[in-house]
Amino acid sequence: MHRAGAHISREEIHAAAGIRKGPWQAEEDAALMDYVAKHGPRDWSSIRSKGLLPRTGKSCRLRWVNKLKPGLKTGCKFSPEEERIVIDLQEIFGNRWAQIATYLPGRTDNDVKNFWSTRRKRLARLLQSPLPISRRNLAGEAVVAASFSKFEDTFSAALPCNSPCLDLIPFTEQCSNNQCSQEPYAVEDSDAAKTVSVVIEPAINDSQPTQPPPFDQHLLNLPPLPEAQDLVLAFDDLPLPEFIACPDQCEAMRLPEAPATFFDLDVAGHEFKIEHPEMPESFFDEFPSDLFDYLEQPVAGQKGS
DNA sequence: AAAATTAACAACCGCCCGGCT
DNA sequence: GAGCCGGGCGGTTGTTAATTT
Repeated sequence: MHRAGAHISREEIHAAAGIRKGPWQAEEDAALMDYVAKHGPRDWSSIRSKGLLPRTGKSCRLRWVNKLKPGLKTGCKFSPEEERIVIDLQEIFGNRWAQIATYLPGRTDNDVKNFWSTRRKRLARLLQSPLPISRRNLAGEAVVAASFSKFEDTFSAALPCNSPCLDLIPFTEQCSNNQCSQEPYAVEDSDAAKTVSVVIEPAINDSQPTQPPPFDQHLLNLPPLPEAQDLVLAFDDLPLPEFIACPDQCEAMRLPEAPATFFDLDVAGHEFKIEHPEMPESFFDEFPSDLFDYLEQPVAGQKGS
């Protein structure tokens, strides 16, 4: 038994009340369907009080609304059209998922919410990868590489590459030679604009001719896709800041300051206005959905092709 | 083939609102 | 008007399936 004043968890309360939680069984679904057929989708709490199911009214309602209600599109992904609607309406309504769901027959607020959440995570992962977008010339030399990092407060600018092989190092890693007394990846706040430092290292293996990594080849071989291609090409127009050497004479160099305005372009009639520090939200809102597929496209000649 | 990672889905929780007493 | 209760909603977490390494 519980001591006086001891904490009693919700689980214990539910268990004591005989309330079931977790995944629904087929029999429970059947009982719920039977109840709704007889009484309609209302008075959810009476389902338990009448002893029909050991579930809370909330749980019953949620199960009905999200899984059992007729006409739901269960088991099929959002179509491009549905994705577009969600993106457009999210801009209008914000995170009012129930309202957005009313524009999508067969979709619930939970569906929309899950779709948006997954999309956010996916985009965040994409933007945090050290080399989401890079370009090389036909000789395989890196000509422009652009990388977003933790866009909450940082991003890197386009990098002029005068070496056949330059690697961008993720901000989270340490200076590889461990001789740099300063934090080479430090991100500093300033009133005017965020200051971002990027470390560039020479190629690890200078004796070997550098082969373009598969990722770059896949960018070069991409089929026409206006939105994504225009976005990639936009990196060409970025200002290229001066590099400064590490004061500790290590081989790292710094890219001292990022431009205040990163994007301002029109892509296939879709206006991009991505400005730091407002970049995160606007980028999420405007990020073309098909750009995911573009950037994550399987590399030709690799596994599976 | 196994392990790790990611995406998609399901369900719960806390908060809020409106109706009822 | 205050308190209670049911229902709705958004946020979050847990689970499972699919994919990648």
